[in-house]
Amino acid sequence: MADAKADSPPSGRERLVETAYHLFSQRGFEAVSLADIAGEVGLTKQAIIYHFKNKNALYGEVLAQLALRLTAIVDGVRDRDLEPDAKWARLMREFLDHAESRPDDSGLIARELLDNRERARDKQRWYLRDFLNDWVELYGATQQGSGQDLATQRLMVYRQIGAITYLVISEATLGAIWGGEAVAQMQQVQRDMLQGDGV
Amino acid sequence: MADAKADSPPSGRERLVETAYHLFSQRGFEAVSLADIAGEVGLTKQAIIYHFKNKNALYGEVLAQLALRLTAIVDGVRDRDLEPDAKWARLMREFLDHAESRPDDSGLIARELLDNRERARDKQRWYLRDFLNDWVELYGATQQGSGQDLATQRLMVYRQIGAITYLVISEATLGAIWGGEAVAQMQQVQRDMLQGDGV
DNA sequence: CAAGCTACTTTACGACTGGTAAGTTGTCAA
DNA sequence: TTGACAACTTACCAGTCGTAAAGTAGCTTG
Repeated sequence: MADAKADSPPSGRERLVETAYHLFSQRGFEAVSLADIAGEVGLTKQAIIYHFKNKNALYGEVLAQLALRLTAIVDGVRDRDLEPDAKWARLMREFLDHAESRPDDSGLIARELLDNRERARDKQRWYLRDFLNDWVELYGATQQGSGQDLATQRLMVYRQIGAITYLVISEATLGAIWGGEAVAQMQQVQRDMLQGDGV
Repeated sequence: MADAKADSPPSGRERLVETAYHLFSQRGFEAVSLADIAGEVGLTKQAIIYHFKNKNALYGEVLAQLALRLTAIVDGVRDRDLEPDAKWARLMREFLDHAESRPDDSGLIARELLDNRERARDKQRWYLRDFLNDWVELYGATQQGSGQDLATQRLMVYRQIGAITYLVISEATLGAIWGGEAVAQMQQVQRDMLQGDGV
């Protein structure tokens, strides 16, 4: 979206980040080796060490790009000239679109919530805090949200995010249980629901 | 809850499963070594290989016990003599109680959804299918659910489960962002909401 | 008191891990 | 033509991984 250089063929570095992003989201940080990532790109693991200091730094790069995408969602909606209620509906809709078109983002977020290790956590929390606070602010301006206290607003917002994200990370399993078409129908119902009013 | 033998001091085997359960939930399958588990119990990793065939088998045991607990929730509610709406409210309430009192269960489920590897998946999916279908059936009997088609029912049920589970696995991160007291307030609001009507 | 069982431990193994150090290759500028 | 730099690779290392085999202490049974 906001790339400096035009779309020249991606450099080795870019391809490493891209592949790492996908593998980390699919299998988790610990389950992916440097050799896995490099091998998929067609390089050796030393190429990773050359471009990034170590495995953690590569992961940090992946998270940083994720943060940019999340921030872009809220920014793209907040600056619009819309009624509060329409703005909120728009935000949910944009988030749903993003979650469905980039399921690896949802996986990465969920894993980040689950893994309680130290790593680059403090840094990542800053963007997450802003992201969530923006959501709450937008919700608090709606007709429904304006009458509620802060804890309720936060809960409503987070339950919305949680329900959407959880459905995305469950897609494979639900597909195996109820069939892919049934899951697609659920997603369609959710889109319609969020288009209209939604909880 | 449904243990055969009385509560004699837990055997080495039981303690291994217990510790493995907690560590797998906290860090994930790949991030936990046999030495980690055995060390916490005060045994060597060979003790695990003695009691279980390998690491996967130990994990399977952990998942099997999780399945028992989840099944117990639905069974405990379904067989009650209650109105459909009260039954559904009761189910959500029981699930919420369980998710909050056993957060490691939520972590384990979320990780299981995320990890797309083979392992004992097929076996685990059978119980999950029954578990979800029971939920949908109970919801479909309510006033709100009876007028909806299957896809909508499934979505409503799964969004409910997702919102609750997602909040539990986010507790640590949200606590770091908004403070532990704020998170406790959100949980309280959610309890009140599910006590009454809920989405 | 010997046999047999359970519940382990000790020792050992090859495969693999992330990471360091040093060498190689291609491109470009002076 | 040389020098410098970027983008790698090959070689290597110490440590950890899951797994296997063999040994052992303690209890129970005949």
